[in-house]
Amino acid sequence: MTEFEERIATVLDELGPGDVVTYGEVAAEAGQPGAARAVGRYLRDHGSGHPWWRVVTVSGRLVPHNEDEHARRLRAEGVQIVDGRVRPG
DNA sequence: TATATGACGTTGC
DNA sequence: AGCAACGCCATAT
Repeated sequence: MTEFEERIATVLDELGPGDVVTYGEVAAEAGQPGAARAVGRYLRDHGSGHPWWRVVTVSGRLVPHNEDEHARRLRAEGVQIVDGRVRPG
């Protein structure tokens, strides 16, 4: 567990219901702007146990692996989903 | 050390 | 708005 990973977990924990952030945002908050891929890698490996569904791509695109499940979790928190993408607001 | 891959982001068209 | 190419960080072989 590196500091970067701990930061990611902390940032995810800082998120609340209805709040959505992008991988880049999480990476930047974690102290590594541009390490969006590292964030995705982390969620893919340690995503379990953290609100990974509140993380989307910069285009509002949901994860291509669980986009259905992802969309439901967001809608369950009041986030509007359109065509598998977070509604631009 | 180098090559290949991935829950990404930005730039150019 | 959508597609393609390159760049970034970290891991696996």
